[in-house]
Amino acid sequence: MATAIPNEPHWLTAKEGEAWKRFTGMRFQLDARLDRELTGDISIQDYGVLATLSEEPAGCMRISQLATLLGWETSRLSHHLTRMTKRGLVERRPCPNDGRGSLAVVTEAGQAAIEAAAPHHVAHVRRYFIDLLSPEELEVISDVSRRVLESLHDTDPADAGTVDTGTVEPDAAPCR
Amino acid sequence: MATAIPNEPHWLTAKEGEAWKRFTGMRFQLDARLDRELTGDISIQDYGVLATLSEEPAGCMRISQLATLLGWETSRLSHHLTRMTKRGLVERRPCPNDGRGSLAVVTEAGQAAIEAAAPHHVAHVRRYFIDLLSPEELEVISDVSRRVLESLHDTDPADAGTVDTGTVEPDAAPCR
DNA sequence: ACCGGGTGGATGACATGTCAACTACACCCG
DNA sequence: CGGGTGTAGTTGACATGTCATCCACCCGGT
Repeated sequence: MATAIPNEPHWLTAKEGEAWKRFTGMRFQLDARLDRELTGDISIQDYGVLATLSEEPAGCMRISQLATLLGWETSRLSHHLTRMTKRGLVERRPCPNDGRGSLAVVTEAGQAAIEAAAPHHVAHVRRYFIDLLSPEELEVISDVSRRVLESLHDTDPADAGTVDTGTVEPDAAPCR
Repeated sequence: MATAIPNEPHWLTAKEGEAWKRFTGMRFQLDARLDRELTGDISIQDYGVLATLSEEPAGCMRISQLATLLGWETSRLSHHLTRMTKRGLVERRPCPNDGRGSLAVVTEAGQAAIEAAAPHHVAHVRRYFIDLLSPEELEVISDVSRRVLESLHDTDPADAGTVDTGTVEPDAAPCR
């Protein structure tokens, strides 16, 4: 929706098409590889959750904020937290300030898991991506990503203050 | 696995970490948007299948070749074809040369669906990605993608002749 | 021709993601 | 206070992806 039917579609040039195909293929294969080679018993999704939480000084975060940072729907996060809770990686805890919501907290096991996995994972990110790029290329990627994200945000159909990738307000409320 | 434990992990610099986060976020959000805004009753995965098949002169292709081109596991493709078959978008047909396998064929409905969806989809790819990049930036992305794919291919743990990313035979087709 | 390993593809069980309700609480306003 | 509206999070049904396994068939050696 939102797009008028192009009467005379502006097709991609051969170069553009090739770039787009490669780019999408690369994204997919790269993630698959990083996931497959993750150590311990955690997936790339677990990794994202644990990494984000454990970067927080208190080791915990409001569910909705976590969802925003990860770029996930809250439903997905909720399901995922349920699964991770069953495996003892995280816990839910009622939020002191707001009776509606909860905090997601890393457990000791979760902390141990991420600390064990992180060095390998970072090494893989380097090996399969970062280290293959010149600083200039990385700069281009970073820049382009920012621009694309902004554009997506600006044109969000169900617009709202979502996915603010820039600065995330602290909101105070340390816990634990 | 396969990676020696880095005794002194080579962490990402702030710049690298930021670039990586943005990049992964962008990939995810971009796909989500393109999927959500796809017209007709087809998903982005359906689109990939239909586009690949309909670029073929005969409108059909060996299942395994299709899987390779899409970068999917054959199992995934098989499940997906089953679902698409139920919706009348494709059909399976026994392979004349090789009694083991089958061909995936686009039906008329499938052809109609992709033709209806393509202009919109391409417009979205342009609007949310291609047109935000300078030709030089696109060149960098394309180049980097090729390099990353090659590296992934070269280091494939369960190595084999898969995912030949280098020259994805032109086979004509100005791309959609 | 027959055997035996390799390949193409399908399938079932299960993990994960999406979508649409639904509950519980917060907050505003009379 | 007391109701209407919005927000946070959960849940169940269902769509999709993964993994292990299986069967039918090709092919090469004897």
